[in-house]
Amino acid sequence: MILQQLRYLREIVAHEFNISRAAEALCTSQPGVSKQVRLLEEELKIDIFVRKGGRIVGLTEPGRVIVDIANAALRATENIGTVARDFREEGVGLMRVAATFSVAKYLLPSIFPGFVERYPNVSLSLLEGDPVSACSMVAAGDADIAVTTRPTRQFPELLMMECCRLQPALIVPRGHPLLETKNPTLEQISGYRFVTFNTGSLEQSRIQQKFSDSGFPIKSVFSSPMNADVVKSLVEAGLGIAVLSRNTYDPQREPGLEAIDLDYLLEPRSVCFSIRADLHPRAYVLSFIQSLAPQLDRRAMMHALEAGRPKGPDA
Amino acid sequence: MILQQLRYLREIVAHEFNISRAAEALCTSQPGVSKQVRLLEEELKIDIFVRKGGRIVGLTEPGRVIVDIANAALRATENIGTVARDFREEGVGLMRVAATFSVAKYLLPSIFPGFVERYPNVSLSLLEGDPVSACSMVAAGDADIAVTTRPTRQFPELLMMECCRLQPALIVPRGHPLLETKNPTLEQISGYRFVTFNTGSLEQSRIQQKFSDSGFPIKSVFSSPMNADVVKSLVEAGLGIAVLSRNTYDPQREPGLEAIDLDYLLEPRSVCFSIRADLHPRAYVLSFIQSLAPQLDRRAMMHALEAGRPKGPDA
DNA sequence: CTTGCTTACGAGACTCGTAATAATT
DNA sequence: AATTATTACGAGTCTCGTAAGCAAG
Repeated sequence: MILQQLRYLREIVAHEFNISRAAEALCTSQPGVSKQVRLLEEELKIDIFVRKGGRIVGLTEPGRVIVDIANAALRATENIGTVARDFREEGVGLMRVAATFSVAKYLLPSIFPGFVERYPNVSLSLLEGDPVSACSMVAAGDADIAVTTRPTRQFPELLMMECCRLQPALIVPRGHPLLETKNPTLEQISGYRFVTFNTGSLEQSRIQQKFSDSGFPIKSVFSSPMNADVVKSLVEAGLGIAVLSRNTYDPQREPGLEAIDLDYLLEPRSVCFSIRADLHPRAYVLSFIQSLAPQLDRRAMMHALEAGRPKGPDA
Repeated sequence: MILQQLRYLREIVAHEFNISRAAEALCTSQPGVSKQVRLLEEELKIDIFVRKGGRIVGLTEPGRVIVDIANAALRATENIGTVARDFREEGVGLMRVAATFSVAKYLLPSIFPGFVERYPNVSLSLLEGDPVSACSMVAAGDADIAVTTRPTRQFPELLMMECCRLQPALIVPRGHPLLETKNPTLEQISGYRFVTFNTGSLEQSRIQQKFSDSGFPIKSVFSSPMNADVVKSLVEAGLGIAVLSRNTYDPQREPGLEAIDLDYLLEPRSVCFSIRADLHPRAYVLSFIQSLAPQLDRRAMMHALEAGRPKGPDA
């Protein structure tokens, strides 16, 4: 078995079982590809492709498994090249960070300066999106790391770890009646209209659940995707109150608002980073993660990476 | 880059950086190995090995990473061969099950008959050990699957999933005073001497913790590794009482004992299976897992397998 | 008759093994 | 002096590309 054969497999599958096109994409000849595939099938003594009248029309059941593993193997070998280049050109490259608006505005600005100082030759690219789409970008290879609150969806191809927790707070207009109550209850809070924002964040979506479960469902005026700053403006305009993270409120800059800590009522919200489990992260990405989550043991993280690497997704 | 070069890397590392021995193990010549290594280093434009006066004495930092990935890639390619053979010879082979005594005695006997009926040509081998050593066997390749309570140690190279939960019960000698109390408290229970057994099981070791935490540490007479049946004998002999799983008690066969359910006091104990995350399990192992944990969604399991890391009940 | 996979065959590259060389313990 | 890695070189293999064959829509 040679790597070339596995590459051929991958390309044939990627080109809808058309060997001619796969060969073209590989800059080689049809017969060469055809022959290598046959050789591999012969070596394994099992059919990988379903042939119908001289044409390849699909994968056999073992073929599907074999292609999956072949892809994992190829990714691994390509990782070797990536790692080598990473060491050769340490500190040179591009880091594409996908983040939610809140993370981008309230968390990353304190991280980036140190990073660009340490890695002046790494280009930074910041992409915005809700947790699910940010993670999708990483999964699709359009971003190198996502920093988001927990997404509502699972991404089995990503390694996700918590980097910090944000305390929940109730954002209300200045002079709001709730400010006079110390530690207001769910019931008291639910008496006011809410500005909610549905962002694909797991904890955020659980908050409404929590109110409902306790018998005091909240009344909301908005629930379309939007970001924390818009919500604050709406709160300031008197449309309702909102549950946000404590760190999004700055009393200096937002004189029209006040915050009530809700850590006694609601769970803190996790901020997580996500990277592809099957790709070796570049050194500067690891360094970035260290800045994001200094408490994270580097060895523990590497261990998690090791565990996540051997196999790949493509289910 | 060719697979052969990666094999050479692996073997050189496995033979303490002695190319001659590696070549011998690979049934080829020293110069061939040396040359391929050089070629690879040249292609990657990075040194993998540290050379000191013409001798290889160790791995460079990138070398360590590269060897790790190379091993993953090799395992993947070898997996392809395994999978192919698995499909060719479906239902023929060997399944080595590592289990704890309790699992082997009280859980597996109800599973195996159906298995041997379905796979009459699969040889079964049952290995006994505490959770940690059973999992170690799987990690080392000496067993194909472990079925145990949760081990106290983590095994990052294993995929572990829960297959069932066992209700805890207090085993006491017939006529024991606690039998007259309905739902005895930790305090009441802790008044009696215990026969404990230290088995490398996570939940088991947490039980004592729970008593201590609540201010009623238990007094125990034994704590050396032993199995549930020995414990029951000791209980019957009047040496103390014990916390075991409900399913290990059979009123028919053990007239000298009685059981008190403790599910209102203690967490159920998880029974988990563990398999190597980096090896494709054979079809009959998957089938065995299905029998063990019928409630487990096969697709979810395959997905976890693809991801290569545990998807435990962390949510 | 076009599209697409397979077989045939020859050129060229490359791996591998033997032998010789160099360098360190 | 002995052990071990590297260099040199030649034989054999194997991949790959061109060309022809063949089957199906």
